[in-house]
Amino acid sequence: MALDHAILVSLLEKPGSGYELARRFERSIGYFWTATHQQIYRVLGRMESDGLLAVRAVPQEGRPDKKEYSVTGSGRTALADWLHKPIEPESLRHDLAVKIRGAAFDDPAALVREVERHRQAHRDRLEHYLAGELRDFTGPEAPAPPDAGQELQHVVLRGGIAFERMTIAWLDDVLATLERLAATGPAH
Amino acid sequence: MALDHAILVSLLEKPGSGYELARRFERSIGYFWTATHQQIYRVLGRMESDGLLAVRAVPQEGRPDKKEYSVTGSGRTALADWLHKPIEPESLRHDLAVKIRGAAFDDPAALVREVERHRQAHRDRLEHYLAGELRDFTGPEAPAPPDAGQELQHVVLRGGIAFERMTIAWLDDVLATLERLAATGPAH
DNA sequence: CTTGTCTATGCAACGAGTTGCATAGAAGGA
DNA sequence: TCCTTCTATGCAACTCGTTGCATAGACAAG
Repeated sequence: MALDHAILVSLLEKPGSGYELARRFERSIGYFWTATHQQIYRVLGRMESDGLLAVRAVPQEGRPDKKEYSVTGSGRTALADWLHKPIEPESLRHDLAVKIRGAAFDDPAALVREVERHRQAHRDRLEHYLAGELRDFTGPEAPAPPDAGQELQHVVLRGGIAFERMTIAWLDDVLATLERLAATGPAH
Repeated sequence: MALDHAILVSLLEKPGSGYELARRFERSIGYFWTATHQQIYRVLGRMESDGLLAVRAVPQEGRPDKKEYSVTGSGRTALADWLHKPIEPESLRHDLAVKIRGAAFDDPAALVREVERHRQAHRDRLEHYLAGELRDFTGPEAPAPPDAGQELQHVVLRGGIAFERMTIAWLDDVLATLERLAATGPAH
């Protein structure tokens, strides 16, 4: 049910349409949460009928009208309730780790290219995060002094950066292990 | 659909019942994948009727019979197919990060205890992983020389250890940020 | 002039995952 | 003696999340 809360936070930071939310979920919010537009539209509809959100039709030139959502008082209350309720620390869920263990029953060397592909994807994401950090927080264009909201956004972004760096280092470890296995004794 | 494949890998490492699988998913496999027993029983039933698994009733003393599942030839093929098919690199999905950003619209100081609780949970998990590493891979009781399967299990465990260390360091960063915010200017 | 992409919204169907409940014998502690 | 915990399996109902498809106007490239 955390998609509801992620949407509340995002709309408090800035009201917007379902489409805009979907784009944000590909960017900043997507650092730590993902959602497709279908999911977002469905949840927006439900939250609006529950009175947590208010809609306003915004006509636009040269493109379809958009429905701009914003958080109501009772939406704010719902978010505060959730913030004060403890949640379970979560563990990772990593398909690639399943593949790595599964490689013992197949050819470990065949996994090298897949791992390299993932490593590249994480490198790209790290670059993207670092560019965002420079633009919004540490570069010359960044607002100074930052307010509480920006400080908190920045520490979350630092978490994403740390995650990507850790993952890249681990994938290097995986690659070294796979190469060692290929050198000492081919599988089967 | 990766639960299917996680089950195949686990049953190839060692055949077992649904109950035993559920316990493994709380331990070693749970380093990177979680599943409840209900989910596991349902998937086991489906995979068996699809011919990917074979069942054998094992009578036991003093406790109910168990159904021991093992992987069939076509189960092995299904796993190999998946191993050779590229998968999408996945991103994290972190409720706590949503809470941290949400704290800008509430009281950041109120989040300190929750973050400390998560930090402790990750510390505990790290201890647990390190104990497992010593027991199975780096301690005097560990098998030497290790085979490919053990090498691969170890590198996955090292990934879990790196993840927990990174998370603990990040939560320290979060706590320092929250304390800084509380000191300089109370929220609202 | 057609094809593709972008904005903008949505339905329908399915699969994945969670929660609550139920059964049942054995063992151990209060 | 009762209560809880452990082994062992499973159903039913629900929510969450994904995939495929559909609409529709604007704009740009070929």
